[in-house]
Formats: sequence, C-alpha cells, structure tokens
Amino acid sequence: MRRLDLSFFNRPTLLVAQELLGKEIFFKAQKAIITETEAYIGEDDPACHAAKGKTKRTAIMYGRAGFSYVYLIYGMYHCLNFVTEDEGFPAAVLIRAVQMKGVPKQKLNGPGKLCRFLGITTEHNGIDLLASDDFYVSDTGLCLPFTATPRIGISAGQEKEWRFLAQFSIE
DNA sequence: ACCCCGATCGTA
DNA sequence: ACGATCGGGGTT
Repeated sequence: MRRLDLSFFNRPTLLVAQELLGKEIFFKAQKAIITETEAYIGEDDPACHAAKGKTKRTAIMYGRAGFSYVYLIYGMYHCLNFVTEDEGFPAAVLIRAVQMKGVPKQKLNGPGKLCRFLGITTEHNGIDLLASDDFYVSDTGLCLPFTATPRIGISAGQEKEWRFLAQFSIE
C-alpha cells in the first residue's frame, strides 16, 4: 500500500474529496478507512474558513497540499482536514466518517467523533502527511461508489453538493 | 476588553 | 429542540 503523495493532494479539491473515499488513514498505529468527506474550496466558498481571508488559523490552508488542518469546534470537538491544491489557494477536505476493524461504526460516523476516538487534537494541526511516520494516508486499491449531497452543519453554501458518502462496510 | 458565533454531539 | 464550552475574529 503506497502512501499518498503531493501528486494526489495537489489537485482540484472535489476530485481529492471523492478519491479519498476508501483510502486509509494511519494515525499512531491505528488504521481507518475513509467513508465520508466534504470539500471546502477557496475564499469564494462562504462555508470555507478561508472565506474571511488569510488569518493565523487558516494560514495552513494557504500552504502546500498534504498537510493536516485540525481545529477545535464548539469548544469541545476537533475536526480533521487535509489541505489540497496549489500553494496560495486555500482549500481542504474534511474527514466526516471512517471505519475501523472491530470498532462500531457509531463511534466513527462524525468528524468530532472520529477525532475523539483516534485521539486527534489541535496538537496534530499542521503535520506534513507526506513526511510523518505516524500520520499519513495510504492507497488501499479500493475505489468506492459514492453519492453527493449538500454539506452538513453550515448556514451558507448549502447549494453546493460537496459532501461525498461512500457505500462501504468494512469486512 | 467584549461580543458573537461555529464544518458537533449527546440528551430531552 | 437545546445546551455544553472555548477559541477565532471582528469591534470598542
């Protein structure tokens, strides 16, 4: 299984979000198959954190593709994203659900829940997934069918169908 | 310094 | 339907 590299992440975000379905996250010796993603694309996307421009928090999204972007939401949950596209263009893919061998789906079917289960916090923001030995993404060879829907939990930008759900059940 | 709000989730 | 809980970002 080959690690995903710059040629995977440095592409149009919708394509990356779709193709991340079925890929495997390695985090501190844990393995999780990605089954749901959302795309957040550029300053013109009102739901994207970069809609307010470049700030200390969003700077990572303006950087090179293949870095982690982890932020705290509602004071108690974390959300994991992967930075996409060319340096200077802010975009990322939110990981909304994963599946792990022997773990009930219900523990992993939300962006906050999967981060809590895996132990991902803001401490893991800005990690280079192309270089780290305990945080990266691999190709499993899986190519999953998926459906597209509006993104969840946002107030603006609901007309875009930028949420992608894979049809998949581990084992 | 103050205020508002949020890419959520569990409980009611 | 609602509250927990706190940092980011804008405003005073």
